[in-house]
Amino acid sequence: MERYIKVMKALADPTRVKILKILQVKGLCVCEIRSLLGLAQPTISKHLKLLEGAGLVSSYKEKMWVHYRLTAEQSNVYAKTAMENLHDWLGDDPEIKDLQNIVPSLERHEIPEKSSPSRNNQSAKKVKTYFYPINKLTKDNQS
Amino acid sequence: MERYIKVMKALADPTRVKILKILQVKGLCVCEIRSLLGLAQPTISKHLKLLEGAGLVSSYKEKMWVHYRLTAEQSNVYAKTAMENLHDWLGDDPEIKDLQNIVPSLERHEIPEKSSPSRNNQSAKKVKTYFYPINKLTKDNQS
DNA sequence: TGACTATATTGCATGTTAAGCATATAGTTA
DNA sequence: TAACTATATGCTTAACATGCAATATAGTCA
Repeated sequence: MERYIKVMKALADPTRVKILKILQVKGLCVCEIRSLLGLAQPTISKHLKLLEGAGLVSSYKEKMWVHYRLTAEQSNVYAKTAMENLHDWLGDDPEIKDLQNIVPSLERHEIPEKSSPSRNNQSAKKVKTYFYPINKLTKDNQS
Repeated sequence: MERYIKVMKALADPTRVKILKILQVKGLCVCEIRSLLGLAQPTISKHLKLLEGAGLVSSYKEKMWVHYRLTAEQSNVYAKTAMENLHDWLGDDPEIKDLQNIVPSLERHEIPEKSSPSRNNQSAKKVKTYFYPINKLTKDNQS
């Protein structure tokens, strides 16, 4: 049960879903993901760690960067199945689509903002995060 | 995205998973679910409402009782797929197994405790709920 | 009608999550 | 070594989730 819950919780957050959908295009380093999502670098790091803890992504170091990618050989049945599903889902979500379209043209060395937002976040693009509170109980059965 | 998140959040709580796994055996009324899980009636009601909001369960009234059952004809693709998966999952979890084994012998009229715990909850069986905090980040890739 | 039963709603306490900033760590380069 | 870059960790805060008690609502039955 615990393993199941961990995977489902990992998959139940919009930011983490965006990260996973981005990584479907290709593996990326933290700073690239940060740049794409417009969130603070520690926020991204934390989400990635959580996704890794759930077995959904794997990381490896290359020089200065830590690359994250979807876990290739899934031994966790929940992670495996859920990721197969996610592959077919949300591809037509406007925000996901936009993000995925940017990925191929990403160049690590041309990322506009420094990775430490504490030093110059004056100009950082602040993207309002959408919340999806679970307790807004509108009946919502359509696909 | 919002619809997806709603379904995944609904599926990411142990109590709600137990309810769904119980309802796989057969549809039940609130008081039967309450009796099985040993939680307060309002707690069960809230979870059921949330599950219904996510499109995972449906309800209908029969005399004094409100019956809940798994939604039969799923038009929500996330709910449909996830519930198909859940059907194959956690069947060997000890707690789930126990609960499912009790369901067939449940008799609504022989439920031991009153449905309003405020009146006589002195003797109510207190079941410690397990928490699965998402941030316990043990690397956990096995199935 | 009044007592009773099943369920839903409200309000509150507590625990959890997600975000940010500040800072630490580690690796790179001059 | 020192300055710099990329990433991780710790702390704080606000929002959210989960549980219970109290109460409201609605249906049943004497």
